[in-house]
Formats: sequence, C-alpha cells, structure tokens
Amino acid sequence: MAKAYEPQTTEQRVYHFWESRGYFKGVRNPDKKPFSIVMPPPNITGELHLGHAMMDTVEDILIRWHRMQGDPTLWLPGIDHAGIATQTAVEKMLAKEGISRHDLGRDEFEQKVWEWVRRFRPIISDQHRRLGASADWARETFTLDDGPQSAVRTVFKKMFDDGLIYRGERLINWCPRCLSALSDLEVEHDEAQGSLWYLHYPVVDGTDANGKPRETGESVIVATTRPETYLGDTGVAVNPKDDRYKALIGRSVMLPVIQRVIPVVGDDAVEMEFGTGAVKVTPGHDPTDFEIGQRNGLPIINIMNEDASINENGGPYAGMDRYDARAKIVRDLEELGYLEKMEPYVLQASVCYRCRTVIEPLMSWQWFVNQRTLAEPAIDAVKDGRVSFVPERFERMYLNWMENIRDWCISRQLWWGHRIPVWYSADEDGDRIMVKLPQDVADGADKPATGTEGKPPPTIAATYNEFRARGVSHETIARHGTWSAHEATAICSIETPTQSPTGGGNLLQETDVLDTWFSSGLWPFSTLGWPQENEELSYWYPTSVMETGYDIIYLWVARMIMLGLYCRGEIPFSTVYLHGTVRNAEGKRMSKSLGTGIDPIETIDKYGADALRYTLITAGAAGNDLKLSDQKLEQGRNFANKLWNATRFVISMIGDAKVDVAPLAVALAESKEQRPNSKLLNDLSIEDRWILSRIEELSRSADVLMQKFDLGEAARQAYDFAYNEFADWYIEIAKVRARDENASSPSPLPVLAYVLDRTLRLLHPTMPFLTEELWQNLQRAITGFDDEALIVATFPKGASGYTDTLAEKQMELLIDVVRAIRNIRAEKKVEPGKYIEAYVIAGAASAMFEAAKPYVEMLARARPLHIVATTADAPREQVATAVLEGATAVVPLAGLFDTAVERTRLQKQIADAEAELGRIEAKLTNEGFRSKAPEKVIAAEEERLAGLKSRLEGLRVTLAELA
RNA sequence: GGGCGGUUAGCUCAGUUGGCUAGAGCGCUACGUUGACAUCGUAGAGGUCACAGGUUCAAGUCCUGUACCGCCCA
Repeated sequence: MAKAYEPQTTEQRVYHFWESRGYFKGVRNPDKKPFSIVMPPPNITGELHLGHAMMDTVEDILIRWHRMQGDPTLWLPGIDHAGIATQTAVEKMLAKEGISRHDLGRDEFEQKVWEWVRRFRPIISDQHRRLGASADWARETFTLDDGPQSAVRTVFKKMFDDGLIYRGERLINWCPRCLSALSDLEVEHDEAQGSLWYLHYPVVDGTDANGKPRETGESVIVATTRPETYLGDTGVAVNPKDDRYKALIGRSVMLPVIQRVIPVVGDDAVEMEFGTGAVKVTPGHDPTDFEIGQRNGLPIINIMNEDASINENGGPYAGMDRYDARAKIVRDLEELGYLEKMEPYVLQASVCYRCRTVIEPLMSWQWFVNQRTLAEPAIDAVKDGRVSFVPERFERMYLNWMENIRDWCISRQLWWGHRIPVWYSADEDGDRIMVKLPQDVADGADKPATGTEGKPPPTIAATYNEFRARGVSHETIARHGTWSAHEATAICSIETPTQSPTGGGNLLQETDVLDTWFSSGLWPFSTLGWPQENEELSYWYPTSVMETGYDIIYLWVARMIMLGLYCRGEIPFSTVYLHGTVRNAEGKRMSKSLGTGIDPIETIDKYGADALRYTLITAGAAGNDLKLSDQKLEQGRNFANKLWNATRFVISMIGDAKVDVAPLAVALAESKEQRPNSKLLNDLSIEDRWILSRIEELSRSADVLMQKFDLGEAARQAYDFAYNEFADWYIEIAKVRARDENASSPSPLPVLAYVLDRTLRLLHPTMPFLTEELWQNLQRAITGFDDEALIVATFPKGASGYTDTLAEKQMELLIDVVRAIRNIRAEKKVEPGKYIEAYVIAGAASAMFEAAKPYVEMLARARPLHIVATTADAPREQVATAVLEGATAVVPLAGLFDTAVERTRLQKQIADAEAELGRIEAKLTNEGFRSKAPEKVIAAEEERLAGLKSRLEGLRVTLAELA
C-alpha cells in the first residue's frame, strides 16, 4: 500500500468494480420493504455544480446505508430537459456562431438542442460516477423520453377534463428576451438602483370650445419608477382617507403629450406615504395597478409588443424599445414642463430567473392550472404527517405558501419542451385561428429566409381561412406558422388526433410548450412507468425520500405532492430532506457567470471524492447553507489519509498471518440472545474491552442518527472515534503490545481488525471509495466474514445493551494518567524522547495499571514506572503531583523542582476542583433537584461528588506536605 | 406587509427529547521526524452561548420581547 492515500488511482477502479458487479441495480423483493429515491434530475444545460455534489452525497449516503441493511434499494437517476434554461443555453452557443434560433426555425433549432442533449448526457452521467453515486444507471430517464411524455399528456388531459386547466387572458410575467410567459416562481426580485420621477398630470374639467379637454390650471403629481408606462395609464388613484386629494376623486386628469383623459379614483391600497400619495394606474403593466383597475372599472391598455418595444398604443413612441422610450418620454415631459423632479431610488426589479432580463407584466392569453383544488389534499398530507420534512421548519414554509397559493401559468412560448396536447380544427375554427406567418412564406416561398439577425422574421397576421383563401396550403401554415386560437375549440387528447370529435380535419397543435416543472411534478411516478400500472411502480412507489435543495420547495416539491396526490391518490414520498445552498468561502452564491463557482470535478481531482463528500456532509447541518473552502476540504482529505494509514498499519501488523474475527463478531452479535457467552470478552485486556465497548456504542449511535437523517453527526462521530480513540490510543497501545517480545498479553490483532472493519462499515456511506478499497485490503488479511464487498456488507447496528462500564472507566483513568505525566513533562520542558521515572498511586486500579504498565511507560515516556498502592509508597519531596479521580501521578523532579511553581500548580487544581465541588453540592442540597430530577442524574452527581471529594483531599494533603 | 431562519472560541460551524467542567475543524503558542500517517504527533491558550425578561430543581437548548444580519413570499 502506498504511503499516502491516492484517490486518483483508487476511485475510478473501485467504481468500475461496483458497477460491473451490478450492485446498483434496484431489485424487487416482495418479502422486504423497499427503499427508493428518485433523483432530482439535473438540467441538461451543462455540467454538475456543487449543489449536485451535495445532492449526490446525501442521497448516496441514504441509499448505501439502506443497501447495507439488505433493503431492496432503488436510486433512479434522470435528466431534465429544462425548457427555458436549455433553450437559452443553446441560443447562447449558437450566438457565438452568429446564428439565432429564428434563423433556423423551430424544427431545425430543436435538432440543435437534441445534439446538445446527446453531448451533455454522458458528461453528466460521468460526473455522478466521479462523485460515487451508486444509482441504477440502466433506468436513467430523460424528461422528454416516451414515458414522461405519455405521463404529461395523460395528466394534462385529466386536468383538462376535470376543469382544472383553463385558458385565460391574464396579466402574466413576460420575459421580453425569452419571449415567453413565466410563472410567478420563475421571477426573481433583485434590488436595483433606479430613479423616481415625479410627473405633473394636469387636472381637466369638461371640454373647451374646440372640444378639447379644458385644463383647470391645477395638476396632480404622481411618482413613478417607470415613466414609460404612463402611455398605458387609465387612471390616477389616491387614498380616499387622504385629505390632500379627497376632493379630486371623480374628477379627471390628462396625460401629457398623448392627451388621454383619465379619471382620478379612490382606492384604499394607495399608500399615502409613498411618493406624493397619488399614483398613476397602469392596469396593463403592473399587477397592483391591475387590481386597482379591476376594483375601479378602469380599462386596460397594452402598450408593449412581445419584445418590450412600444406598440401602436404608444402614439409618438411606438416602435421604440422600452428604455429608449423612457429616456425620450422623460426628456419630452421635462421640456414641456411636466417633470417636477427626479430622485434616485432603490427599487425591486423583477427579473427572469434564467436570463436576468427585467420582466414585463403583460396581458396575455395563457394556460393555467387551478391550484386551490390541488393544494387542499397536499396541505392535509403534510398536516397529518403522511409527508414530513427534514428539517422540520420547512413544513411551516410549505404550508404558508400552499395556503396562499395562486394559479399556475403553465404555458411557455418556447420551442423546447412538452408541447401542449391540445389541437384546433382549422376546418371548423378557421376564422377564429389567428395565424402569424413569415412574410416570405406567405408570399409563396418554401421556407423563411435565414439571416434575421436574432429577431423573429417579419410576419404577417391573418386568420387561418384568410391565408387559405390566399392560396397558402395547410401544410405550409402548420409548418411555418404560429397561431393563437383562444377562441377556437380546444381538442385535448393523449394520442395525437387526426380529426376533431365532430369530424373536423386540418388539425393544428397548440404551439406553446409546458412549464418544465409540469413534467418535473410527475417525476416520482412518470419515471416508474406511470400511466401504465406495473409491478415496478407498485413496488417502489410511493418513494421513501425526496432529497433536494430548499430553494425549490415550492417550484418542485410542492408540485410533486399536489400532482402525486391528484394522479394516483397517493403521496409521492414520505420524507422530504432539504439541503442548503453550497456557497463559496466568502459566502457568495456560486455562479458560472460571476466566476464564483467551484467545479466539483476539479475539487475531486484535487482532494478526492470522499474528502468532498465528507466535507459537504459534515461542514453544516441539513437545510443550512454552507461555505465551502479549501481548508474544509483539507480536513476531509486529511481524514481520508489518516484512515488509509491506520489501515495500512493494521494490515502490516497482521503481516502474512490471517486473523479470525469471527469469534469477536459472534460475541458482539446485535441481540443479547445471540451472544450468551461473554467469556471471550471478559478474558480480553482492558483496552480491548474499552475499544470494543466504544465501537459498539458508536454503531448504536450511528444507527439512531441515520434513522433521524442526522447524517453529518453520524460522520462526525465516526471521525472522532477513528482519530481520538482508535488511532490515538488503541493503535498506540497495540504497537507496544505487538513489540512485547514476552507476549504476555493476548494478540491485539483480532480486536484491531474487528474495530477497523466496523469503522470502515460505518464510514462507507459517507466515504465509499476509500472504505471499499481499505476494506478489501483488510479482507485479505482476515477470515470470518463472508461479505463479498463492503458496498453490500452489513451496516453495524451495534451490540444492543453492550457497554463495558468498568473498562471505559479504567481506560479513561489510564488516559488521564498518561496525559498528566505528559503535561508535567511539557511544563518542565523535558526532552520529548527522554524517559523519566514516575509513580502511579493507583489504589483500587493497581491491578489494571500493573497490567497496562508497558503502555503507560511507552505512551508517557515514563520508565521506570512504579505502580504503588498508597501515597506512602511514593516519594513526596521534590515531586510534581497530579491528583486525578481514582489515581495520582507523581513525577520526581530532582533538579527541576521548584516549590513555588509546584504550589501554584496544586493550588490551581484545588481551586478548579473546589469550584466544581461547590456547583455539585449546591445541586445535591437543593430540595427541588432531589425530588424532581431523574434518579439517574442524581446518582451520577453523587458519584461525581464522591470522586471529587477524595481528589480534593489528596490535593490538599499534597499541598500541605509541600509547605 | 406576511412567513422562515441566524446571532456559540480569532475564523467557519456542530450542539439530538432541557441534565456532568459547552465541542470540532482551521488558525494561534510551545515542542517534536520514537518504524502507520508532517495530509502527522504531544502539550497548551482561547467562549458573560447577541441582549432583556420569564418557565423550571436545572436553560446554549423551552416561552415572550428587543437589536442586528439573512432568506423566501407578496
């Protein structure tokens, strides 16, 4: 074995071993309860980031832990087509070649995206493997595979028939760059530095002789961050309680330049403190204004095109981009004296979560899903505990959102995704289908010309029938046109229909695709074959755990619960485990575009996958964000190396011999009934009994922690055990025993091998590569286990009830004595390698110390070491003394002795002990404590009191003798 | 405006259902290559658990309030 652990030469070989032996396959066993996780499908947009590393780590730990318990285990991986994100990514790639999707057209663009998919699928898959993910790769599913396609159409149809899906014209979030609607959840709010403009709207009263509105000379000043939207104003609102404006309600004002006369209305929603207290109302471009408009019967004027340029309703500004129009409008109003002032203002900009473009609220026909009906059972499922969250607090967040849920806009004007399974019959509704066709196609070209410079080609719009009347064929319209048909009859169908129910032909499918999260919401069962009912589905579903980031609790988790209950009447999973966001060392959100990202694969190359996994799982707690840094990764790497070397040492100690660990495994069987004979254990030396007692305790603890999803704490405890107990003490003592030529004590090898074996098992879920490699090396040196690989070896639950209290107490004392002598040596600056004489006044522990004498000598560099029964047997002059509970260490100092220093030492020990004694006595003399505290706690306090008292007495005697 | 968090050692964070002297990693100080490991070892320093009340025999942990910081939803 190499001198240091080399993950680079281990990981991929070990992974291949596992995969080639088929350990990852989910195999049904009707006699056993399954454990299943459906992996959140990473987006096909690119490579995995550390969030995925976190996801893989947590899920793989759970999966491996269950697999090691013999549970039928399925981890089902997948990839998400990620509609808007992938479309954006591919568009960016094409833009580098100077091509836009409009140059290619829908079909050809889609082919480009499929090329992208073929390129990234294997990359993503390999990255999961680098992380050690033991998923069932044969089942890997893509959201656009036939299965999920069929699931999507089936659910859509069911909802359509149930009246839960509807078309409607609503104010929606529109991304002018993606040219698509977004759901509320896909809009993010960024703080941005903007301005607040104060505009004069002249008050008018009737008309003058020329029929023009008559200005009264007064004006109302409104404040706005978006002056260009004044083009769409249909009212001014004031708070009816506002004395300044009360009188204006019912009167009118006139918009400058475009001279539209609009009413002043009263509405409680207007904040009197904001701006001037009078607000312009643009119902067509602001959600709050929309509501004010609805309440006060104000008309809606849409002033923008889909690309956020001003449309024909913008009068002189028509055709300008929204920001150019803003600048021009501000200039014009200023020149005409309508601009009161401008102030800097920090505003909440709503941006597209994919491309960061400022979204535009726009009136638009879209498809929606009614949410209230779906939410109710999903609320119940969490309230009654069928679905629980880890950590628990997310349950409250979930409920809060669910109880205030709003309808979900599911249509997207994209070219990539699940196309809505709705058709229109052109034969029957040809007059109600509005078609847009590229100009040249409408004029008879076979296909649109390329080279549109990133813009949609110029189109002309007409009804379907009008185009047909002009001689354009149905095929041409179907191939090159887009249509909006909200007045036509929607024919919803799972299979692609050839005619309408009433026999109409020339069907045109809805051009919109569905929100990606619609298909994601079906993921826990669409991946298992639904809508086909089959054995796989009935065995693995509902799944056990949904593990993902808390940032998509609404976007995804909530929808899976709603849709799972709706489609199959069953919860999709019983536990939701949410991990936090992995941030960089400065606490910044990692982002490729900002260059603050850390590549998980680079990290693995540098530190090893096990180090990364250990760090991710221990560096924080579930649901909390964590800052990842090189320092933390180093800790993981160092731990891996520590385990490597500890194992290497144990194996080298065993040498060519084969150690039989079976007797120990039997003696420490899980249930008491299986281990009636404890003679084997009783015959072992104290440190053996101690380390065995500790490893069993650790195993029991790990079992409990894992069940509670406390994965980080389980790993931390194993770390502490491996370092502080196994390596620092047990191995160090074993070294002495191994070198003991008299071989007076039994060989430590079986215990070393057994404890190491258990430790590797406990750590396997967290650090799979390293532990498998070490375990297999260890296997070659031992007999007694028939597990074929660690990945499928039994995860220890610990021998129930087995605690060797005496051994634990005595070892603690031994460790304390060694530390006390080391401490005295350090204080006196004794050369580290030099042996010095020492005494241990061991009293009742004399026999133990006598047996352990060689170790104490070696560990404390104390030779000759005298184990004596009473104080009288040890020197009292010129000695340093450490009085412990149960033993006293005495180190003769001769030339190094300094009475004053020793007195100070003793006095400090006394002071500490007295303070402690005071606390305990206060407790024990407290009536309330005596009567109300549990017996166990009282007994423990009494024991401590006794120990402390005798220790104090020893200290006082020693101090007295010193003087 | 509504909801959810956080505040514990110089830094980054753990701390289960309240119960020994509040822990870890990193950093810091001193020493050290004795045949597993310098990706190491030994010894050590370092904390009014944000603040103020309350409940309790007992509070970092439970309750109320305050301050500051953060996230989510409107």
